[in-house]
Amino acid sequence: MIRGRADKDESADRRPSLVEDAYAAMKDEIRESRFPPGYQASEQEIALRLGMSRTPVHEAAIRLQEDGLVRILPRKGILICALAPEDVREIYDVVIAIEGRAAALLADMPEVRREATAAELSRLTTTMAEAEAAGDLAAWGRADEGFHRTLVERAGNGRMIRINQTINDQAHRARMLTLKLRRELNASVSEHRQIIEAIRTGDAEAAQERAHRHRVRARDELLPLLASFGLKHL
Amino acid sequence: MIRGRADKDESADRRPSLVEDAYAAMKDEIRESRFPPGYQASEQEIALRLGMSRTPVHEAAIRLQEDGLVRILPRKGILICALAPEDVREIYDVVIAIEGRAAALLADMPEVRREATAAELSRLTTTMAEAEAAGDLAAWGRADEGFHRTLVERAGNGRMIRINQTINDQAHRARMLTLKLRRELNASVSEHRQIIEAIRTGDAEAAQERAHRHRVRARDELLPLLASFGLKHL
DNA sequence: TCGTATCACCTTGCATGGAAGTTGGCGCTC
DNA sequence: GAGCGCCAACTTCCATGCAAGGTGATACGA
Repeated sequence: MIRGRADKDESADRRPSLVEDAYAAMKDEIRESRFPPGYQASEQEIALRLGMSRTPVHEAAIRLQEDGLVRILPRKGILICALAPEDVREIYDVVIAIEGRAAALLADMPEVRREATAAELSRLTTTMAEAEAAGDLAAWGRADEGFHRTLVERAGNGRMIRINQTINDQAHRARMLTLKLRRELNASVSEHRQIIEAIRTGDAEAAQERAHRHRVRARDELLPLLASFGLKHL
Repeated sequence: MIRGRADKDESADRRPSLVEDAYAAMKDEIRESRFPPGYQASEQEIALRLGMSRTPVHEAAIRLQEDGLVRILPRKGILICALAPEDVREIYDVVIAIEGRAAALLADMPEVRREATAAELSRLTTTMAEAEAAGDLAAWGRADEGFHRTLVERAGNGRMIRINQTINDQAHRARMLTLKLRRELNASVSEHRQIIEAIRTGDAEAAQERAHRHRVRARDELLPLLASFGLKHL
């Protein structure tokens, strides 16, 4: 019942600072498109909405700008960044680079670690297959997102994890939108299984190549779709 | 009567903002180890030193923390991050991922662009060879840095460029230190030329593989060197 | 009617003060 | 001497005030 955790270090007790609150709240509003792309808000207005003064909002905005989610227009306000198809292409290239390397790193790990990772990735991929069979798009999306996040996290490179998080935050809105547009999900499951197999057998080259190709295919499938819908920004 | 430095008359030049000034100044101090790793400073102290109030220093610190150069310890101060060998390994993996993908992107460009890029990279590599022959380590380092920066910048992916800059800022101190430790520079020139050749002929796979391998070799050469010097943090 | 200059307002940039958290030292107790 | 608690000093956090830059409306001149 009582958490049997000895509080060793700093991670346990975190008092939420207002800046942290503002950062999380604004990020969430952006992710859920409550602040739509292109919307321009004043710090005062956001501060009012969050029930705090301008200072923590301003500092949170700095962090969000660093994350590429907003732009601070000097003496004008906070602009929620929109994503052009070109941005989506850039994001995919970063993901291709990061996930490819992560897959290679995973395949180079000792066998016990590889097995554990492969098992976890397998579980997520199975969930995807089940969701696909059940026609549950949302569940499929969650599992797919989990697969790709796990792929990077298990590689154990903190900087890669951070980059991956940042880039995925940027892509989240696009992901939500495009999830509904795609009709062929089945390739993903089999491609995931091929990646897992390469990791399990410790074939770094194949793991990188397959992770790489998986994302290239997804990108090449997605970008024309965006173009055909004439989506200039999202 | 005389108020320190001119605060309005001097501004024939556009004054960006105090936050920008503080950010640049602090970043520079960190790069040049004027603020040594592990050093803990108070915002007040830095503000005094830069002749401004605490606010812009605080906001600059937020950005530097986002860049991974400092950590803000709540109610304690600003801690200059040190790099452990593990961090260097992480940084190399990110660079391997990014530069590998950049090389592949370059090789997939139309011929005119490939030629222009190859020419520019060739020029830098030639400078390296000359510096090496002349025993000019500093010039060699600058040209090598230019080669790798150009490799990423010509790929034209803004997000990759940003990631590359951030990661290179983190690695700058390590780079300065290790430049003097290495004695075999010659492999770099020939490896660079192989990368360039792959880009020129449009062989994306080879370009990625060679960029990849070039950095892996450099890493495997460097890490034992750091370990043998017992460098725990730098 | 159209172009321009002016002005009132809205925005952030930055300084500063009070509040609250953290730390290290000093004296007290045992 | 060793351990403990308290306090003073130092730190950031956050609110707020003032000033300056930018913008759009409006009035005026051609």
